[in-house]
Amino acid sequence: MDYIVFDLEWNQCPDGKDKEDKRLPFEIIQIGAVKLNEQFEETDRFNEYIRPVLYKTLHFHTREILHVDIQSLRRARSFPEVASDFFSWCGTDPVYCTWGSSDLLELQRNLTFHGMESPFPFPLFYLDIQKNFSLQMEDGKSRRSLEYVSNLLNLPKGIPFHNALSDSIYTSRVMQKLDKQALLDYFSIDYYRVPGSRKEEILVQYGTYSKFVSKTFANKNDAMRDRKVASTPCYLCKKPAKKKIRWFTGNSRNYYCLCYCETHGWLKGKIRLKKTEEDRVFAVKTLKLIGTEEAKRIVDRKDAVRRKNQRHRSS
DNA sequence: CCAACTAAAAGCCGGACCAT
DNA sequence: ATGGTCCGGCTTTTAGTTGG
Repeated sequence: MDYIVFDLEWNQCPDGKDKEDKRLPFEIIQIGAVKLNEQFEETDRFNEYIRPVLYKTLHFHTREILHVDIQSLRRARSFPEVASDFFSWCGTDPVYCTWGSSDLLELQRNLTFHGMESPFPFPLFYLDIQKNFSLQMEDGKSRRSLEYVSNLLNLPKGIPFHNALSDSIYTSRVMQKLDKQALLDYFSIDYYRVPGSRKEEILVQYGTYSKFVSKTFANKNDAMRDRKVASTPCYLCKKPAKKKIRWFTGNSRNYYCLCYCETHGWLKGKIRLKKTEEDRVFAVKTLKLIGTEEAKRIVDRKDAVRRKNQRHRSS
C-alpha cells in the first residue's frame, strides 16, 4: 500500500462564465504526484500535462498564477490517457493525500465529463494534509496556503509553487512533519459520491467522536425528519441517548442537539446538511461525548439563539 | 476571474399567542 | 375577526479564506 500525494492544475473558461461549458467549469491541465511508502518515504514521482479540449487558452487570472505554456499543452496527451496512466501508477490500494478538499472533487468531475468509470472505492477515504496541519499545529479550523506552511516549517524551497508536481512535493514534505498516527486517525471522507441507499450509508468511529453520512433526500425537511438522521445512539454502547435539547440551528448550516447517555454521560450532536451535484440533500452527523461544562455551553448557545432572535424582532 | 467553505447578519414567512 | 409581537425555520447576502 502506497500513499499518493497528488495535486492538480486546472484552467477555466477564458471568456467568462457565460461562455463556459456547464458540465465542466474547471478543466484539468496537469497531474502531479509523489508516491510514499508506509514510512512516508518518497519512492516515485508522476508528472504529466494534459491537452485541453474545452478551454484552449488560459484564463487571464490563471495565467498569472500558473507557470504553464499553453503551446506545450497542445502537444500533451488527452485527459483519458493521462488519467488512466496515473491510476495505474497509483497501484491497487492507494491512500490519496491532497492539500485541501478540492482536488478529488475536480478530478472526479473531469472523469465524469470524459465518461470514464470511477477508479475509486466507495466510500472514498483520503488524507487532507491542509486540514491535518491545522489540527496539529493550529486551531483545527484555519486553512493555510501551502506556501505559508512551507515557509513556517522551513521546508527546502527552490521549486515554484502552483505547479502540480512541486506542490505535491511540498505537500508530502508537510506530511512528513506531521504526527503520523494522528494524521492517519483523522482521515477525510470524499462527498462527490454519496450514499444512494440505506445500505451505502457510512458510519465511522474516530478517536473521540463518530461520524454518520446518510443517504440522500429530496430536501432539508425530509432529511431532518428521518429517524435515523435524527437519532443519537451513544457510539460506545450503541444505546439511544436521551435528548435534553432537541435539534436546533443557530446559523442555518449546522444543527445541534444535546443528549444524555445513562452510562457514558453527555453527548453532543451536530448535523451538517450538504447538497449533492444533483441538488439532493444528505446529512453528515457527528456525535461526541463531552463534559458538563461543554454541555452547559450548548444550553447557553440555544439561549443565545433565542435572545438574538428576540433582539432582531424588536428592532 | 470562478468555485467551495465558513461565519455572521439580514430578510422572509407562517404559526402561536395575546389584546383589542 | 383583527392586528401586533414573538418565535423558529429557512434563505439570501456579505465578507474573507482557500483552491486553480
